[in-house]
Amino acid sequence: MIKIVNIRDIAKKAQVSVATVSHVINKTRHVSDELIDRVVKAMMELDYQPNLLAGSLRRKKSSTIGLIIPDSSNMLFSGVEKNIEDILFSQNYNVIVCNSAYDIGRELEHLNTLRSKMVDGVIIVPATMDGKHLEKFRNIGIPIIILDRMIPDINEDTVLVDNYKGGYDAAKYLLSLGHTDVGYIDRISDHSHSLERKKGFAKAFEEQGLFFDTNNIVRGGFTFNAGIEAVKKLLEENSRITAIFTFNDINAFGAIRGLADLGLKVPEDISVIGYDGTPLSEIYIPRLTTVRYPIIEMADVVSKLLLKRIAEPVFKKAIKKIIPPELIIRESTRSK
Amino acid sequence: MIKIVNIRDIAKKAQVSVATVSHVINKTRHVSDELIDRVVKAMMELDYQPNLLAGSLRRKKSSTIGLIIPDSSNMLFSGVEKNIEDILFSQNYNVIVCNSAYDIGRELEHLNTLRSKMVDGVIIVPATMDGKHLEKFRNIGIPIIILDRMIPDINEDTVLVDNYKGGYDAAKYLLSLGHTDVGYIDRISDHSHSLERKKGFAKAFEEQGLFFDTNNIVRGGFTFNAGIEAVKKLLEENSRITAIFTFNDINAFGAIRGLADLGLKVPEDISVIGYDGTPLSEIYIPRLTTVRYPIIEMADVVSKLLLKRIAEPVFKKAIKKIIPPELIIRESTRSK
DNA sequence: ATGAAAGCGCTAACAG
DNA sequence: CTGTTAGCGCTTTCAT
Repeated sequence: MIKIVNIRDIAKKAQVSVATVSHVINKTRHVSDELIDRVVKAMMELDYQPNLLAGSLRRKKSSTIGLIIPDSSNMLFSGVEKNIEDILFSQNYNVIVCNSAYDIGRELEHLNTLRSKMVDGVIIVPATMDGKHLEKFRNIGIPIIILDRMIPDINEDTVLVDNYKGGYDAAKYLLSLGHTDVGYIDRISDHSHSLERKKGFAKAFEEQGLFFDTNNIVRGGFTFNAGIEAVKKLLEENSRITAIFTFNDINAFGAIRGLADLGLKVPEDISVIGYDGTPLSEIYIPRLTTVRYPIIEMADVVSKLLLKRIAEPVFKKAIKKIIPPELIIRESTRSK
Repeated sequence: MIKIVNIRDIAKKAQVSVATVSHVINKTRHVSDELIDRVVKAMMELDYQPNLLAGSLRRKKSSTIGLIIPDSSNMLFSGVEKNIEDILFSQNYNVIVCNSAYDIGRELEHLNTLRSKMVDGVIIVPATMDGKHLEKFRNIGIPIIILDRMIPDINEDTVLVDNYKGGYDAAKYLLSLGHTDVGYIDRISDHSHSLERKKGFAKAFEEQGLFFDTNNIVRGGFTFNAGIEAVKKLLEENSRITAIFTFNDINAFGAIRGLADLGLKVPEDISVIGYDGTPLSEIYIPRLTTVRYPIIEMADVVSKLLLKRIAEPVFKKAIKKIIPPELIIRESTRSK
């Protein structure tokens, strides 16, 4: 094993005390120019790199935070991750990325490890709706911010996306185009995201004195194939449909494909709106009208909130932030 | 600040020595059942979580590794990242993810921080072709594996994708379909990836006694728009082209769009082959024939190699692994 | 303006 | 089978 150069070696070489070395490294008290020079020189010569682990242990602050997401290969999450890393890096933090794989057991394991590694805070997109362990985690003294999930019966810092608005905006836009018979592809099981969207969607109809017929809702997975299936079912049941709102972009692509199979063109025959605004949505033919998930804003808000919590750890009441998504109008929709 | 429960507290509560506590935690020497019980009970009651930072400092092993990639929101990298995290997690490692943003300065900063945080190893997709600092890093005693980049004049462990084969397979397939006039969209500046691919591509022509006309190469960016532009230039210069090989999938989508603008259909009028095999390639219409980048295999090989290096740190000579990509035939190609 | 020394929480060599 | 104790490399109080 290679000898690790430490602060003591520097002190000896520079003929000063270890305290002085530490202080010049951290600029934490005044040191005469002469000593600074000697120390810096010694550090250079020995290729010294401070041991942050030792420092963290002493200081009880690791300058690393944990990010737990269900799946870092999902574009939504990887986008958030990248931006979080960017912001935090600029504040001298590193991020340990953990995949829960939508499994609460793994989530818990990761939480424990992160605690053990003394992270200064964590950002989490929880795997499930269960949040007892998150509360417990914060009680331990480590700030934790929940991202993009409404965990019921819990009072923790949360950064949410306004999915109600997402649904509302989509419906309102479709209505403005004259579409009143619209199909709705929902996820298989309810979930705050889908519930909110649906509420907003129906609200827009209401405001026009119309009624959104829930018979026009079909449930499917998040996948391309689910979109294909869904569209067929939808049109079988109601042939008057002139527009379709989907749960995500991939789903929308599937819908478009399914429609093509039926001999229907988008947007000429039927309009389609996606959700998420992943990069592909602007590449697809037709370019997809979609509700953009505010990835960058989420990363920004959640990072800053966490930083704030780390700086002022007193937790009196939970902070909630809600970020609006944005309707992006492109080529897959047109007036009736 | 909340009092952190430590091994001493457990020892006191369980009426044993700290050594015993440490040993039951780490199962590192035999302890009588009775004492184990007492210790475990004490740990539960005090909600004890070992401080891994302290352990790491002592053991000189942090059980965390660093992953430096240019951009974790790029699907290729996020895919690799996810799989690396998965494998390493199963071996009790965490991964600190760092984005270099293709900037060598940032890369260096990250390397230094990782060193300071005593990571047990790093996996890096270097930002540039410069690798002096990587060599230096390993000399310090921390294993480092270079992923998906051929760094010249350097003798370090490397996991590469066989881009030569990628180009070769694509060309061979196109030729088998009868396409001899094929356009080639290349990246703007040369780079081992593009060079290898081109070589392999030309080789397949040679093997058939043909000659790949480099006048059919057009350079563009990685983007959708670049694909559009490129295709137009390509067909202006050589109207006999019946197939196009692109640098990546997005590029291919652009090409398809550009072709559509020109009134040409894929694959009826012209065949298009992409590269990367990102999920969108199987969703696009037409479903894209592409050379799949072996994301999962890369993660697997690189993780295991790193683990091996950590286990046996003696570095005698660099290990090189080459992983073949895979041609996936779908709908965007057809015989002439 | 500088230094000595205690101690962060843990591991492991040594001693029994 | 168990305990005592010396550090890992650093920060920071206390003293000068």
